Amino acid sequence: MEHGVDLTDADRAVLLGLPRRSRRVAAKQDLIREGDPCEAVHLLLEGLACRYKVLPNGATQILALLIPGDFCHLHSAILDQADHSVRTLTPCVIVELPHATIFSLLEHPRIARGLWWSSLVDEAILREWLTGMGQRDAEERLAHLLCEMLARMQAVGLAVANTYSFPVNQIELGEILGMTTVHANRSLQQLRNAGLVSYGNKRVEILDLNRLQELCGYDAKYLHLQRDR
Amino acid sequence: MEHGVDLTDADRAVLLGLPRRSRRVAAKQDLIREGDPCEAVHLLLEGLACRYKVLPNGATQILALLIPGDFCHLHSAILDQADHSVRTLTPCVIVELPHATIFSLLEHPRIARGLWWSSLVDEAILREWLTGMGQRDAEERLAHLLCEMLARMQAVGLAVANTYSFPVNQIELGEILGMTTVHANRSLQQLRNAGLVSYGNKRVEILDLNRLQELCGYDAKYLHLQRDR
DNA sequence: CGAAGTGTTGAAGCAAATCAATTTTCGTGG
DNA sequence: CCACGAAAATTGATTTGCTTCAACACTTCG
Repeated sequence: MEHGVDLTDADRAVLLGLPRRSRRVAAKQDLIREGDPCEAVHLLLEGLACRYKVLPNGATQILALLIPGDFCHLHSAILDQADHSVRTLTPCVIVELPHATIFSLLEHPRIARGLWWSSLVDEAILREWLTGMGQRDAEERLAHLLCEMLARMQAVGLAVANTYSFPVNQIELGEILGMTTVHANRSLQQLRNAGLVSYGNKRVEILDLNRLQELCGYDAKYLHLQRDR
Repeated sequence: MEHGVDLTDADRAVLLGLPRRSRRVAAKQDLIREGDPCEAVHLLLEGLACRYKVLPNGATQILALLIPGDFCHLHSAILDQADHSVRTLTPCVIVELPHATIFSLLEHPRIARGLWWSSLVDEAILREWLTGMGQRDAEERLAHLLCEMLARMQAVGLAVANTYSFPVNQIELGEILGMTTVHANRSLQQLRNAGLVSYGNKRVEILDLNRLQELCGYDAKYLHLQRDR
């Protein structure tokens, strides 16, 4: 949150003082299912999760990747029912915050601003994904995703030297990128053969960030991680 | 906003009492350009506008259609610079609200909730578009768009008997749906030939809503227009 | 050690892109 | 009111990026 707004020590104290009943969840478990009535807000502390939708024909689209520090379902404070599902991709640790807690946080102007910022950044990422899905080809989309995840992992201190943990199998990779597993595999090989990335053992290493960014026209501004004011 | 939250007469009075300097803007004009520093929030009163991004290679993706009652750039109150552009598709009437006005509205809990609701619905629509772009074919995407616009136009009283104004040319239609103009044209003809829609003179008429919805697996829940609590 | 999940490869088919031409519609001025 | 030019819509022929289907190899783990 501090990437988006300036918090005071008092604000930090409020956040750190929240009652925290953290919970472990196994991999591949739904945290929220589309259509569920909205109950608590979840905050991801450890692990990797995703938002997704399943169409009547069974086709699955992953809509967002959630990394530590992300809210899983801030929407639930306002909307009546979930319009998409959320599931863990790896074992995760999450905190559940009752709606009353969220509304009490809104009393603190800078924290309220931070929550709003977080929701707007989610939206900005969604716009970037939509742009890619409409206008970028398979290789560019994959390259863009790997650049984005590097930036986001760096922002929360989970990337070292252009390397980060990315425990996503190729089925899921296809569901993220809107393509088949087979084609995700082939796109990955293109990037590997070009010497741009190495991806094995659930870890991504970006070997040539400049060329990778150039390949997909990456510009990190949409992540709004620099605070200019 | 009243589709999402219950406002009191006092809330309505606050909103109606805002200083309103409305402004006319011609068609095909940028209201906000990507990279602009964020200044005021715009509210669309009349006409049709869109959010869009342009990639380095010139490819354009339209990210959202804005109809009367929509905010053009609520983000600007929090984010430092615009990560996408907004332009009018037809002549429009807009109101500019200074950030100070927005922040003063946040003092009113139900209005604050309404602004938040509005932003979350934008996000929900974005998720639905992303799902379609990844998983639906051209004909289904077009059908889904026409269903969505019918529901949204009805919600603001701008649709009569399954007919609404939709002054979008086929170049723009392609930019919305992430396909070429030629293919947008052919997809439209499929729907016309199936007797599902009529689309001419900048107006859409849904001839068989049930079959059209069935074709694309449409489910309006994501628009969150029913208030259940 | 075997079974299930995951990753990789090949061949064939198809939806959508591309390229290019033609027709229709529409706004504008004579 | 018609003539004209530009914009928009439509059509056809060809190419291509991605899907589909199927087989096979590798890894992981109970």
